[in-house]
Amino acid sequence: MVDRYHELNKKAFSDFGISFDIYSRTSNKIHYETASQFFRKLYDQGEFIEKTSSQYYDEEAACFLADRYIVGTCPHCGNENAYGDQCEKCGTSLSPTDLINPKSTISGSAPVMRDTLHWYLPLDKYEPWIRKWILEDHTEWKTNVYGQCKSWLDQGLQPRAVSRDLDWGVPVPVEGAEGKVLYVWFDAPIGYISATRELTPDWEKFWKDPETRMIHFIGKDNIVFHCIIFPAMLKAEGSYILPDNVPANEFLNLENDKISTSRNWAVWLHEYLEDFPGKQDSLRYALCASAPETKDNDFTWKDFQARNNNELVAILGNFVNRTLVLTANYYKGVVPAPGEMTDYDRETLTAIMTCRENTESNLEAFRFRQALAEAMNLARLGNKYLADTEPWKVVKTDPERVKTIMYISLQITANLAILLEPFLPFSMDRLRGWLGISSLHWDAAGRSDLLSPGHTVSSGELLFSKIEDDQIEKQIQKLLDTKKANQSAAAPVMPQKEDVTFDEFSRMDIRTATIIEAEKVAKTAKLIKLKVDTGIDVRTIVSGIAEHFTPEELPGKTISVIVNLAPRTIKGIESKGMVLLAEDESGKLVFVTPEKKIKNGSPVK
RNA sequence: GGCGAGAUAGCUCAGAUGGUUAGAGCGCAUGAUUCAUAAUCAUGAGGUCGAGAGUUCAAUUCUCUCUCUCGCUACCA
Repeated sequence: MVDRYHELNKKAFSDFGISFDIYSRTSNKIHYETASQFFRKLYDQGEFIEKTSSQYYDEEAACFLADRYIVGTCPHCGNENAYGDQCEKCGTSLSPTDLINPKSTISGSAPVMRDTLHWYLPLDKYEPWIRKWILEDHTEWKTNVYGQCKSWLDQGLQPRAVSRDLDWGVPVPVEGAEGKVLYVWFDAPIGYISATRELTPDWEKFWKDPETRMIHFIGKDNIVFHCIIFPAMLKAEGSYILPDNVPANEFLNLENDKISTSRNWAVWLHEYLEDFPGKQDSLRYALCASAPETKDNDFTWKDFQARNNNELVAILGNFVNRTLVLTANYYKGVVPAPGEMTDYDRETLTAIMTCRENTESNLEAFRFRQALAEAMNLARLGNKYLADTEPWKVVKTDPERVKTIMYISLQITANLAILLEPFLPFSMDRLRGWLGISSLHWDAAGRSDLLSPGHTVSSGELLFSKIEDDQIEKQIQKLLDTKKANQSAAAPVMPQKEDVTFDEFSRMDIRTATIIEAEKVAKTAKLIKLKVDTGIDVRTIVSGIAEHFTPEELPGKTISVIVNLAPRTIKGIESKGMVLLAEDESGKLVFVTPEKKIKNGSPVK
């Protein structure tokens, strides 16, 4: 599966002109080495807190057992089927070691006590310098990033375990750590280091040279890892530099819904290319122009169409076409020599450099939307220049003047090819080919002599083509179909659990009951405190249903309750029993209610 | 529930240490124009700057409360 998606993603990036110096993966050997070494160095330096806890281990299943997977005899009441965390008969909370004759619920065998050691990164210890580093030294970070970090720091950092008992992953490189692996958020960011090592023996200059400016481009869900945990690891290691900035984007939605590959609510790049062959730049443009830089944003096909038709075709493609057609008509494609410049000509040429500067400064500040808009302004400037100078009229009276006009228009065109190259690499590559300036790149931008008089340019093709309504409707329909399919699809029903005996089942005492009162538990989002008439008594039950029901609609409802579930204190309220509800895959809750009115306290069996 | 980010023209976004008519692009309307993929250029119409209260001579900009969206987090027996 990893292989399949690695190749799929790699190809998609490449097909869309997104090139990486290296596109690697953390399943490579070099990553195992890098992550191991990194851990080992921290270990040798004594950076970790080691905490051993004794946990039951199932030798037959060869795994550690969580408390709930252990049953045994309760030391208080003699119940033979108490769980590792609690006896359901007497309600005492237990630890697994309290149980007499413990058994694993996985294999049924008797578990043995085994010490399990884990390593913790003491983030609390690093908190002072992290606080200063972000809150004082990096006030320039984006507000969403800065605010999220501040929130974490103000809540106080806690040591975090960096290992797990699992049978896959990078093994913990310490004697006697068999069966232990590095936890994913520890090894994943190290993957960036591994990939750099894979790329070049000179990798340290990227990661350790104080002159290097390290930038992490991420989405907002990873802010904590890239701003706090990974930097803490790097600093603890000692030889690494820290990121200079972590410009996190927000989320992009698709037609008003969260993008989800599993729900097929997505635009698959390979399918896009089938439907819009050769139109990589149109999608790149639409995505960059409405990137979620400051808040979540929505990608819609209508917007995509408008961006393509009204901006790429009408403003950029059209200007380039006008210039090349005029040059072909008047000079057979040969760049004319400019004559005397007017003030307006000089202003226009100066504005080219201004466009470059504006584009650059916005790129430097991670404002890609604005950078793209600034580069596009040059095409607007070009259209205005032609409209103002009207070479198609002037050519009849003053052909010499037209040479200057076309010379300037051509310089604008050449500059467009360079300024827009990072955003629209496919189209600009074609344009540079037509102009014969394939060797010119960013450093040349802003100049007004990119095309020399006498140089020949070709034309005859269009840079962009319009996207018609029916193409867009087809894409929207595709998504509507997906939505319909998702709704009607036999939602994957949860697989059946392990068999239980009749005895086990009959220990559960389920009764019909009626809700008498309901009130929301303060300071919680989900909890409602219910007063329930079980027939046996009137008791309090706390239930996590506040997101589905209001307290007002509940009194009078007939429900089913497990009445002998061990009491549990939730938010300071003792909850005696559990209300039964059915839950579908979307999380919707429905009470399990007797079909007909029946006396409270009637057993369900 | 706590915390963070956001809420500004039909759409996507700027902006203001509080101060005369709140900006841009796209869309829309009108006019001009024809070299150009009916593209372009000009002009214009659109906003009680999420709601309410407060501070102030003055708030959309500061303070408080509230609503909604997104994220992190506690709770869900």
